[in-house]
Amino acid sequence: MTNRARTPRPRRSSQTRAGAGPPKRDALLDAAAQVFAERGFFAAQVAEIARRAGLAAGTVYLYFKNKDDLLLSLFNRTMDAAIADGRDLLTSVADPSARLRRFAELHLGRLGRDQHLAIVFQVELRQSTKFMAEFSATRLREYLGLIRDTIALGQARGDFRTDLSPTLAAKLLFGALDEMATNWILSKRTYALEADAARVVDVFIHGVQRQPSAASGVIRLTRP
Amino acid sequence: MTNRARTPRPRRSSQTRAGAGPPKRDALLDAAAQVFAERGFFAAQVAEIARRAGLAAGTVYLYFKNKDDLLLSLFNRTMDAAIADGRDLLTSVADPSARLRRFAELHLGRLGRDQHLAIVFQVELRQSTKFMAEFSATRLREYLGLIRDTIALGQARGDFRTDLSPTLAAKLLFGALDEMATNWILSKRTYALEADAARVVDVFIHGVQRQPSAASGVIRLTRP
Amino acid sequence: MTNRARTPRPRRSSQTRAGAGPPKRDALLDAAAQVFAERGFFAAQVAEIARRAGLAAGTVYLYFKNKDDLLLSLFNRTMDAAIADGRDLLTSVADPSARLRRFAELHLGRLGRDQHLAIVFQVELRQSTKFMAEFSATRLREYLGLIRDTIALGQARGDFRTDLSPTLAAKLLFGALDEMATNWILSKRTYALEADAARVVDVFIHGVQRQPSAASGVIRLTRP
Amino acid sequence: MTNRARTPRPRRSSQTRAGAGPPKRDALLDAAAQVFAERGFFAAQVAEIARRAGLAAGTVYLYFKNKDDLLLSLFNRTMDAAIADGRDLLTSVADPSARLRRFAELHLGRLGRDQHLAIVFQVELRQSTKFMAEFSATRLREYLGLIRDTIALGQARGDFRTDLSPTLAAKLLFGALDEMATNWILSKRTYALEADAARVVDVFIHGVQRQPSAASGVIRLTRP
DNA sequence: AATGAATGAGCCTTCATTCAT
DNA sequence: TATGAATGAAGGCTCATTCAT
Repeated sequence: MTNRARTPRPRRSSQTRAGAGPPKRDALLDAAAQVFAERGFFAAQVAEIARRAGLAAGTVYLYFKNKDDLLLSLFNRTMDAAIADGRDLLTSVADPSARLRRFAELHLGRLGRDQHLAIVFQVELRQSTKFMAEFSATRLREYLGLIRDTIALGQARGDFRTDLSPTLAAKLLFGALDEMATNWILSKRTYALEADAARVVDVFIHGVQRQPSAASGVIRLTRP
Repeated sequence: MTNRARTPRPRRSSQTRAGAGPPKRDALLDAAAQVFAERGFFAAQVAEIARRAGLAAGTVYLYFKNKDDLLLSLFNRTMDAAIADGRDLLTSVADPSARLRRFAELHLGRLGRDQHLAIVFQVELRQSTKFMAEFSATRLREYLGLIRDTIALGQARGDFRTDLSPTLAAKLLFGALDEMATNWILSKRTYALEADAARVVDVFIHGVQRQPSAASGVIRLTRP
Repeated sequence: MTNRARTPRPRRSSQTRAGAGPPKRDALLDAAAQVFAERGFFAAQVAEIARRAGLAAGTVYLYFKNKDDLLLSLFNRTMDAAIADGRDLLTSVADPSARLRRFAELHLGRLGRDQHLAIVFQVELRQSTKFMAEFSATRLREYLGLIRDTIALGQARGDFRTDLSPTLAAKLLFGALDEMATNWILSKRTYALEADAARVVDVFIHGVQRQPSAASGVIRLTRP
Repeated sequence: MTNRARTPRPRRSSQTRAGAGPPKRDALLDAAAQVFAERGFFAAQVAEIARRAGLAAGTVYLYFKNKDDLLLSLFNRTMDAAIADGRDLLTSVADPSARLRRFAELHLGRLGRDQHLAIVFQVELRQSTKFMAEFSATRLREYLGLIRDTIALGQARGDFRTDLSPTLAAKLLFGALDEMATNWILSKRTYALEADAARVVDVFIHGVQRQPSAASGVIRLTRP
C-alpha cells in the first residue's frame, strides 16, 4: 500500500522507523521529514531532500512519483509502524483501560521522540483537504479503528458506558491527544509530550467509565 | 489587532460575519473564505478572490498587506466574534458545566453553519508552523482562556476535580471538539456537526467531575 | 481565429507583417521568429524571446497560451497575410497562368525577403505531426484552395488539361515551391529565391497545359 | 558513413530494411522508427526504443552515439537502400521518362508501404536545420543526383527541354513527390500513396518535355 | 480609491547518458 | 556485450505584487 515507484517491494520484516524499505528510499524519507519540518512542505525543495540523503535530485523520482508522494509515503511508513504497534497491544494488553493508556503513550511517545516527525504529522500533513481525505480514508481510519475496538471491548466487558458510540469516543480521544501534540510543537517542545498521555487518558477513562459509584464498583468486582 | 492596511479601524458594533468592517474589506474576506475552501490556500489566486468580490486584483492590496494577511484577517474576524460570544456566556451562564456545554454548541454550531469557514479553520489555517504559531499566540490563546477559566471556576466551586490542570483540560476539550469538526468536513458534511457538542461535553464533564461521592452517585442514580 | 490569450482582438486594418495586432504581441511574434530561426523551436527559450521584445518573461503569457502557441500564432499571422494577398489576386489577375505565376512570386518573395520567417516555415513548423495536422487543417488548406481554384478556373476556361484533379495539381505546385524554399535555406541563401518562382511555374504550366499543339493554339485564340 | 559506435561495419550484402547490420542494431532502428513515428522524435524515449527492441537502455549506446545518431542512422539505412534501388534503374530502364516514372513509384511505394518510416521521413527528419543540413549534404544530394542525371540524359537525348537546369527540375520533381507523401500522412493514409506517382510524373514529363513538335504531338495523339 | 498590465523570481521534473558490475 | 540504477542539467510557467494611470 505504501506508494512506491518502480522499486520492487521488499519483504517487510519489522516496522521500525528506518528499516521498512530499500535503504535509499528510507534515507530519502528521513531527509524529507527533516526538510519538511524545517522549511514546510511547500518551501521544501526536492533537491535539498536528495542532497541530505546523499543522492542526486533525479534519484528521488526513482523511488517516489513526485513531491506529494514523498509526504504521503512518509505518512504511510509511520502509520504502518504505528498500526503494527497498536495491533501488538491487542494481544499484550487485555484490559481496555490499560490498553488505551498504553496506546496513548505510544502515540505521544512516538511524536515526542522525533520532533521532525511530529511537525510533519501535526502540521505539514494537514496541507489540504486532498491530503487529509487521502490520509483519513485509509491508514488513519485503521488507526482509529484500533481505539474504537478497544472502547467497544470495554463496553462489552461492562467497564465503559454503553450510551456512547465507540467511534465518537475514539475520535474524542484521538482529538485530545492530537491537540496535546500540536500544542507541544507550538510550545517549542519544552516539556515531555509523553507525560500528557496519562493525564488525557485519565480524564477520558473517567468520562467514559460506567457508574463509578459504589454500586458500579460491586458490579466490577464480579467481573475480573 | 486585526491586521488592516491603510483602512481606519471601524468601531465594531456587533460581531456578525460580514458586518465588521468596510464593506469591500468584508466582501474580500467572504470571497477569500470561499476560494480558500474550494481551492486551498496555496492554489487560491488573489485575482480570483478579487473577482468574486467584484473588485480588481490590485484592490486587494489596499485592504490587506498580502495573501497571508487575507487568511490571518479571516481568522481574526471570526475569532473576534467567537471570543465576544464566549464572553457573553461568562455572564449569561453561571454553571460551569452548562457554560461549557453552551460553549461547545456555539463552537461547533459556528463551523457547522458555514462550511467554507469550517474548511478554512480546520484545514487551511494549519498550513504551516508560521501560521499556527501566530494564531495560537493571540486569539486562540484568548479563546482557550475562556474554557480554562470556566474549568477553574468549576474546580473552585467544587464541581470539578482539582487534580487536573485547567489548561490541560481546556486543551483536551478543545482538541476533542476540533477533531469532531475535522471529521465532519472529511465526511463531506453529511450530518449535523452541532449535535456532537453535547456528546463530547458529556464525556468531558464526566471525566473532569469531582470524585463521584456517594451523594453524586445518588444523584446520578436518580437520573438514569 | 488567431489564438490570442486574454487580450481583446484589435480591429485588423491591413495584413502587413507586424501590424496585425497589439504592438507587444507583434513584437513578441517578431522576436519569436528570430529566436526560433536561430536556435530552433526546442532550444529557443521563452525568456530570450521576451528579452528581445523588450519585455519580461511572464508577459509572454499575457499574449500567448504557451510556447507552442507562439509558433502557432506566428504561422497564423503570416498565413492571414498570405491568404489576403492571394485573395487580392483573384480579382487583380484574371488569367489563370498569370495568376499562378504571381502567386508563386508572392510565395517565394515573402520567404526570400525574411530569412527568419523562411526558416520557421520551412523547418520549425514541421516539428511534429501534431503541429502539421493543425496547420494543414486550417490555414494551409485555405491557401492551397486558392491555387486549386485557379487551376480549376484554367480547366474551365480550356487552358488546362481536365484529366487532372485540381487538388493534386495544387499540391504538386505547392510541393515544388516548398522544395525551392527549403533548398534555398539549406544553401545558406546565396541566391534570390524569388527567381525560382518563374522557372517552377513555367514547368508546371507546361505540364498542365492543354494540348500545346497547333490545334490547341487555335482553340485558345478563340478565347481571349 | 552510417554512424556506428564501436561496432565493426558489416559487409553489406543487400539493402533490405532490416538486414543491413548486426541484428540488435537493426532491431533498435526498427524500434526507433516505430517510436519516433508514434511519439515524435523529442517525445520519444531512448529507454522505450530499447524496450521495444528487447534490450536495456544502456545497450543503445553500444550501437549508437546518441539519440540523434539513431535518427541519422535510420535515415542512412533507408537512403542506402533507396539509392541502391535508384542505381539499379540506371541500367534496367533506359528511357529517361520511364525511368523517372519508375523512380517515383519506388519512392512513394517505399513510404506508402511503411507508415512509420513515412512519418519519420516526412516529419521527424525535418526537425531542425542541423538535421536537414546534414541529410541534404550527403545521401539526399546523391539521391537527387540520380534524378538530375536522368533529366540531363533526357535533355541530351532531345526528349526534354534544354532551357531548364536539370538540378532545378530534379528538385521540382522531388518536391512534388515529397508533398504527396506529406499530404498522405496527414490524411491519415486513407488511400494508396503510390498511385500519386504516375500522376505527378505525368505532369512533370509534360512540363519538361521538349517543345511539343508535330511529331511529339502525333505520338501523343496515338497514346491518349 | 481603484485599476489591471506588467513583472520576474523560483522550482519540480524529465530523460539522455554514464558506468560499475 | 549487456545491464539498469544513478545522475544532474535545464527551462517553461505561475501568480503574488507593484505602480502608472
